[in-house]
Amino acid sequence: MKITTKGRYAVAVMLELAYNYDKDEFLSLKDISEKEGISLKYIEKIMLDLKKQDFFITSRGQEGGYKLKYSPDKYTIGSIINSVEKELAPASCVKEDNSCEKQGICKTYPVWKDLNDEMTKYLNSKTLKDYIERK
Amino acid sequence: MKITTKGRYAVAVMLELAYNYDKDEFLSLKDISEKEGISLKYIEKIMLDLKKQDFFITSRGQEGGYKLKYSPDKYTIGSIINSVEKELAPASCVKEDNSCEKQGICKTYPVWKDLNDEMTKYLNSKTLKDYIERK
DNA sequence: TGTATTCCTACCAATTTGGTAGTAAAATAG
DNA sequence: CTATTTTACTACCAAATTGGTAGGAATACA
Repeated sequence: MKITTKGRYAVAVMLELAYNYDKDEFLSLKDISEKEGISLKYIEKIMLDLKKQDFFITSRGQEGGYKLKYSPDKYTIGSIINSVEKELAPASCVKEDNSCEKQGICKTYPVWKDLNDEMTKYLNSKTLKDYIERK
Repeated sequence: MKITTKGRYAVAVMLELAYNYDKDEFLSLKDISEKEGISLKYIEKIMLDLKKQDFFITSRGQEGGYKLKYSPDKYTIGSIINSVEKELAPASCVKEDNSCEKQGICKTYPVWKDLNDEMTKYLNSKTLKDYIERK
């Protein structure tokens, strides 16, 4: 029940990009890597997951890098963690139908359902904007 | 960010014991194993973790088994999951001091701190009683 | 005294995590 | 137009965690 380093790094990277949002320039992964002390190669891999979402504008080559496509308040913490981490749901039965043959009779289902609802609600209520302003 | 089967089984077992609380008998792991469709050996292992807490009264031999030591409202879902699963905290920096050299300057800290507070509050507010009554 | 049950230790395969390495493609500065 | 910088992509790998199984000792009771 831990956020893995992948999820943590993903949020860190997104925060860096959020800080840079109003500037008219790309931020390279190399810069982020140095600022955050995360290996460039690992960040690249994380971006691979994040890019599956409609999150960025990118440019290659010199002066290239990443930029947020939308303003920071459009990115929830939940959407970021969800992109790189397996499942937010504490148990698969909460999200997928028929993933468990004891559906309907399972006594623990309400426990996970409640927890999932609570966390989803919370994580989708917080955006990058909340955390760059608090700085 | 998933509850593992260990955590899920732990709650399932605790719920079975909670249902049995008012009866004046022990519930054997074999019975729980059959009811829940979990291997006996794996339940034994889970009980090893749970027993580190002051949760049960046990008896060996025939008619032996487990009984809750306290009434179901005394067991929070959080305390159960915490017993068998690594950490509830989404990042170690939230719980341990000095686990990260960027303490104080880390921009993502508030994200994990908030999330941890929220989940802890929630999971400690729910007890076994809440889920046996809802049945 | 036999049987049912907890208690305990050791082992193991599959999966996930947390990376690294190498290279191709594109964009731009000069 | 060329060298350099940067993203994009694929493949690989070691360590840790997960999700168990196996075997037996201790104990309590019918």
